[in-house]
Amino acid sequence: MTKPGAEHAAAGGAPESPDRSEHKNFIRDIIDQDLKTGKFAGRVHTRFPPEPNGYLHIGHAKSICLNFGLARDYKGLCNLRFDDTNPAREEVEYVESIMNDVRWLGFDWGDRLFYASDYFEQLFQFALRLIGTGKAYVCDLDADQVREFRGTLTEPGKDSPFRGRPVEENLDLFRRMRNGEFPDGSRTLRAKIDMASPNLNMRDPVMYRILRATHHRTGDTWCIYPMYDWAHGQCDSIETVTHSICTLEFTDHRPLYDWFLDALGIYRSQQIEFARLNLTYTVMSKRKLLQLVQDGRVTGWDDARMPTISGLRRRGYTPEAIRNFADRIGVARNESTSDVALLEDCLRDDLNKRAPRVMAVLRPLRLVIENYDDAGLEELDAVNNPEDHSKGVRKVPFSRVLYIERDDFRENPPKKYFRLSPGGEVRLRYAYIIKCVRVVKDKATGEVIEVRCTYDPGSKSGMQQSGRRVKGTIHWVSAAHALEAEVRLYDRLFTVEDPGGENWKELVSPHSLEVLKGCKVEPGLARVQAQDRMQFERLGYFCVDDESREGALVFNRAVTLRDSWAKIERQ
RNA sequence: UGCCCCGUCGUCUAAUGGCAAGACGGCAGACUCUGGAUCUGCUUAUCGAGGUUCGAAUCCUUGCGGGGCAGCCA
Repeated sequence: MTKPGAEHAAAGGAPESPDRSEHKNFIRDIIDQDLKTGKFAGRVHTRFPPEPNGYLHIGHAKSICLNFGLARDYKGLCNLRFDDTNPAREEVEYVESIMNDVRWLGFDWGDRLFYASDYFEQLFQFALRLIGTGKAYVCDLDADQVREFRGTLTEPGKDSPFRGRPVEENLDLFRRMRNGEFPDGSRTLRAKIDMASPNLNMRDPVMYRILRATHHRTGDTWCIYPMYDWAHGQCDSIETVTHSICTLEFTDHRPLYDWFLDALGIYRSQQIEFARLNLTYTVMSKRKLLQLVQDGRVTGWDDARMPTISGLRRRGYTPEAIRNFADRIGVARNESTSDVALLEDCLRDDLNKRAPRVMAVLRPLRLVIENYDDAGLEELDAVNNPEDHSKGVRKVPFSRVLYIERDDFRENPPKKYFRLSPGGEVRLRYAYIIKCVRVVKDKATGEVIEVRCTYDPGSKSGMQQSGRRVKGTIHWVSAAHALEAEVRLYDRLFTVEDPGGENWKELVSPHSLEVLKGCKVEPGLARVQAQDRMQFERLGYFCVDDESREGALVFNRAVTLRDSWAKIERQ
């Protein structure tokens, strides 16, 4: 291996330009139609509008791929806009992680980075306009009273006693709200719509609340903050977004957004709702993810078991795999739960083509080849990637004492077991056929601690040995040359497909992480870098963890290989 | 029991009034110096009832089922 590390970075480099989507969906149909009718003069302009109050997860990735993908495929634009209207929950840490994740996924917002807070003054002026036309009023009801007056799902609400306030008084009060003359929560600005509307969003929704909190961008400039429902449509309008794509729960809010836009008489984007992503064996709500972090059930937002972008990245997922997944699950208005097996398949599909192969023994069992020269040493050729021969071959050292996988030896082999057992033969990958002649056991426990074998010198890989074939091939590492490593085996975070419900925390899988120490890996791995991905032959795809150091290697298992033996054995 | 949204293989998505298709999963086999990859085959679906139509997964009515909405959250 000429340049260790460099070669293994093959599957971890800078994101390639995202491919065009092959699939159509109802949103593309709408856009095609709009293009045909000239609704937006041929423009396609989308936006991804996260609130910086948590880390992005795979569900956001679906939205990112959708919005940026549309812009890419229709030669349009996609903005990144932070919906930062609630300073009580938002932090710059989240802003930074979000930008990092979007970039890592392979998307570029160019010079179109925006914040709802960029428009606070404009929004204030818009509000003044609505007050001026009698379409908004200052309300002195407190939060509890507002709730009482709102009515219920089946009963209409009642008008606020402040609903009839004269325009001049509203203007004055609203300016004084901004000036900080009233305490938090004492007053709100409300839209004057219809307290009897069957759509609760239309029952005089709050536009502004008084809230003294330091905003991550505007500091203490403001003590009133716009509600999302008031801000969002106008932000889209200001940015001349054509197709404002959001999740299903905002369907009922669309009439409100349209009401604001009409009342203001400004440009109107077309809102289109789609079903958010759900995934089996995990949770997706930010609230629950935050709890997992706070309860210490995971090590952080970027724990490799988390469905966050940063977690998936740490786990070893590639941007390409995630983008492909987003493409393959499609987009619809159907509430659905995608199978995590599809996500895993996307990763295997990507890494199979790109990840270098390497030999690593996770649970070492000592194997001695009795008829191999004590001082013997060979450098054997091993293929770096059978799917891509341009990646060449490397040398791996072979000697008398090796480690093999404990799983690859059975003293009493079950039927259809193709690996090593007493008296049986097996091929050592890229080396010789060996035969097990006896085992050495721990006298106290009876556990097999060493396997003694003989090898067939004429069976070396590459030689044309007449008709010599054995059923199994196993991987190995030369004991004297092996590097020690820690390997973290990850499994699904939850034990059940749908960990919804009240007791979801008890469903966290105790097997979601297994840490293995004293693993043996081939010497070429000495100088791998964090994020390098590779296949450990016959085991799975692994990724160098951020905590890995030269001399203290740490690998994460991203996903296992398909294992048809495991299926047989389960039966 | 108000308003809104949604019901197609086990799962996800197509079929845009004209042969219900693909992917994942599952099962079986071929091949294999990774029980990997690859290849082949099989498996299984239009929620029900009416209506419109030569023809309905698609349009209409209705029933049933699932989901969302009563934050000064987004």
